[in-house]
Amino acid sequence: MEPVYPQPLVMVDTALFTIRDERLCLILARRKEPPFEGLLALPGGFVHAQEDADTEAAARRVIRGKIGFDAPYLEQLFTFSGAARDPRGWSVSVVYYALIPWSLLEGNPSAEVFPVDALPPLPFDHGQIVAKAVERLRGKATYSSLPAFLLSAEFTMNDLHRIYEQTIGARLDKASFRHKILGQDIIEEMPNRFRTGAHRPAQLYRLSSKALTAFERKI
Amino acid sequence: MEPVYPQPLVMVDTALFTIRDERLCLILARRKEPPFEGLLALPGGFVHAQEDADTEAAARRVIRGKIGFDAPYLEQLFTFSGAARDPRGWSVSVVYYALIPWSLLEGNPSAEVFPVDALPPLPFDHGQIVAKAVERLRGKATYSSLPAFLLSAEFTMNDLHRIYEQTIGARLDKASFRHKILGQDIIEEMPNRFRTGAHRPAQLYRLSSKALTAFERKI
DNA sequence: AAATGTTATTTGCAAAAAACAAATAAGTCT
DNA sequence: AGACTTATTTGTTTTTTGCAAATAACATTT
Repeated sequence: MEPVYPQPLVMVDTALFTIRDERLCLILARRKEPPFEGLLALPGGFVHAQEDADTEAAARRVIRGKIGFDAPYLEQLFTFSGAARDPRGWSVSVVYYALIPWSLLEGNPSAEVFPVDALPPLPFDHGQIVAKAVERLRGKATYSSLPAFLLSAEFTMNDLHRIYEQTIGARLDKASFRHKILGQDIIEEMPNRFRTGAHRPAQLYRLSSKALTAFERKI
Repeated sequence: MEPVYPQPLVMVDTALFTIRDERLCLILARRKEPPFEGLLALPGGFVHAQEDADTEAAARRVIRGKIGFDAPYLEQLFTFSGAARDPRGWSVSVVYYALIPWSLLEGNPSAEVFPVDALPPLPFDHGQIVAKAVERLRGKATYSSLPAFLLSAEFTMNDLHRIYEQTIGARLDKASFRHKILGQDIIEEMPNRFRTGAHRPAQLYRLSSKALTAFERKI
């Protein structure tokens, strides 16, 4: 029952977001093989029949290969396809995007981390892919706890506020933000834990179990 | 530079939504070949290297084959993959969903149109696919002009109101709905055009160019 | 022609949410 | 102790929403 048609190449690519120095960034990989050998591109690879249960497993494998561990948040973005997008021929690329706290990436060669508004020219259709990934991230940020996955497990209200502003790319009122977030039950106070610094200490929060389970189900 | 790995089967499936008798429905197709020959399933097929520029073109081809014309609204939903989802083996299915006004479908064998909450058992992983498609449609309905594509080009405010209620599956206040919709500039009055009936005539509207272009860009 | 029935559309008001501006709180540092 | 800085709360205004009722417009009946 095999199809009589030639089949396209099937690959996965990944858009790995992080926030470094208050700016939304992407992690790129230098290509080790042709085509476009030596250029920076989105980390990706073919789907392996043997190792990958599905494309999401393939994406996880690619991400582990790039950063050494699993991304706290991973979601399928879109599938790009066509005869022209890859010089090797007709191909289908299932693209995933992931959010990774910069704190987990310290020590990574920062040469491969670029602000999304200052990326080098990208090969294939990776420019379009990035545009779509940023659009999706911005869209979801406004009505979900998604941006919190760019922070480490403990964070202050101000950290969260800043992260939302950076991913959305707009100013948000402090008092309203606080009120809205607390009303959604997506974060919870860590009792008696504060971030202490030069001035008034800030309450530490963590994602609530509600937020965590909601996102395992990929709301 | 061909990959050394075996490649999965690549296909497209479609979730074709319409509203008939005030209920959100899906159009199914009776399978003409094994596996699951004779059962109702989502319309789909393999991607043809010769005919299809990309998976979206393949989806359009499948849809034309099923209903005879192009759907007013078509969007990629998600890509499902795995070794177990199709008995023919490892496969990747790029799924699209479409919105089709029932008025364009009159005469279609209604035996193949089922309310989404009363579908027959579906083969493959089509049950999951439907669940995801309904979820996406409902999600987008609340903040976009999407449901309007289930209506024909001219509609009254009440038509629109009813369609939103049916896709979202909840009651919406008449006055608030009207106010909100008009504030978004997604529809515009058709000057001096009314739907006349037994009682007070209703203003006819159409989608604004803003809404149309927004959705060509797949917001 | 006037009254009636029915659907369409507008209006008014109370409640809730959001935006804006400022005050208060809680530490460190001098 | 007082200045300084960041965190958090409070109050006020503006905007949106929810709900209920009034008004408008026509066809049909009286």
